Amino acid sequence: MRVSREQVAENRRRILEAAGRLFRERGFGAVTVAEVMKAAGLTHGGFYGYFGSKDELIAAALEDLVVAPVPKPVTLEAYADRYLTPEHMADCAGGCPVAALGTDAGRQSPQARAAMTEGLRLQIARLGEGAGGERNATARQAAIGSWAAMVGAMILARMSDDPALAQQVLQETRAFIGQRVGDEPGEI
Amino acid sequence: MRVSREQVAENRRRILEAAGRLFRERGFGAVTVAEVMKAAGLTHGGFYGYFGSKDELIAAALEDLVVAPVPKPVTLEAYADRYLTPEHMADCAGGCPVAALGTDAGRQSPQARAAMTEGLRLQIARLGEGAGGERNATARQAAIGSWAAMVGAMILARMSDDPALAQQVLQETRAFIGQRVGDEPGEI
DNA sequence: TGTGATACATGATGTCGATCATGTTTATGA
DNA sequence: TCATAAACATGATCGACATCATGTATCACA
Repeated sequence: MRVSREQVAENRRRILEAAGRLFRERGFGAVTVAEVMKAAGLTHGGFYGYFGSKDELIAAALEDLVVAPVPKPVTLEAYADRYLTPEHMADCAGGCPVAALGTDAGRQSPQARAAMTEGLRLQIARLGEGAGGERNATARQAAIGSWAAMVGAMILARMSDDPALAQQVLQETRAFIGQRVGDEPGEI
Repeated sequence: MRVSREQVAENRRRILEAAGRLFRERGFGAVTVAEVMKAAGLTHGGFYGYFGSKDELIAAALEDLVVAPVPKPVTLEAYADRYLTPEHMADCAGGCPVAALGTDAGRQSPQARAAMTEGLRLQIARLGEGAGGERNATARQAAIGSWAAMVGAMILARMSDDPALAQQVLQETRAFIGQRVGDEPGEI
């Protein structure tokens, strides 16, 4: 039952996407290789033709998630507006990988950590551009502080079993971020 | 091999403390009941005399961690000074449970989530007092936003495999918070 | 168009870990 | 002091899951 080259490429993509969603939804440990393959439309046995181990899949899925999230440059504020929403909070499987997996990612393989670190660098650079230009140390500080606040707020909100409290965490954090950076649009 | 009442109480405490440390260090899934019991100085079989299941232990350990972290009221800035340190970053097993387990806690039992929610309320109240009094909506916003930023920064820093970047995340987030919280000591 | 290698399905294997069963010791209340 | 039951150790059990082994169909290149 061999399969064409494009099929192979598409299968690999399917596996990575299924893994990315399942990991974000349930965490690395609670997802089995068989589940990922099933979600990708395959059976468990073929898995090791694509990846050497589950750890390798984790690293590849994180790398995949981390490289292409924001297509266009946006201002920090616009980004925060989209990030700190009830929709994003509800869509764990399709949302920010750090907010979904952050505390676990640091305990994974060096390759997985490297992917997350790369993502962090990219994100700081992107948000820094959106916060008032390049050579500005203040822009970098705003990018880092705001990004930390966004990630933390989403994690706290998702942790809460009280929807009103969760909602409040998102809103107040949004306001907190906008408190002093808000004036420079910094459009690129 | 029966044991005195105080011994029983102390054993329960030992189990909870061992669980709290191990969970924070490795995550819920990577810690076995047998490991917890061994760290508490007991064998695995006795576990079910104390807790009905591993899930129950998780909830109890979180509840235990969340209730008594900050003995005295402190200002928001002083709290951030202690929180955003390399020492705290290195001491995952003894540090903030949200920064260690946040993304996983939302996927645990309702009891576990309830414990974390209680902890969040307590923390907002504590930091709100330390940010300029009670009936002040701005204080609450500062507490929530700063807490989100602290948690997020610690998670990002721990995720990073580059110590310099991690250090920078902590420092810039500290400055970011200082910028928005202002100078009011708000001592209680 | 034949033929070999490849991608996959099916079906083990082996380990690990949660939970249970049983026996032994000894604190506790009468 | 004695009887009882609690607290725990030891040793199953049982399922879940990562990983491997094998067979088969078919793409791809000659």
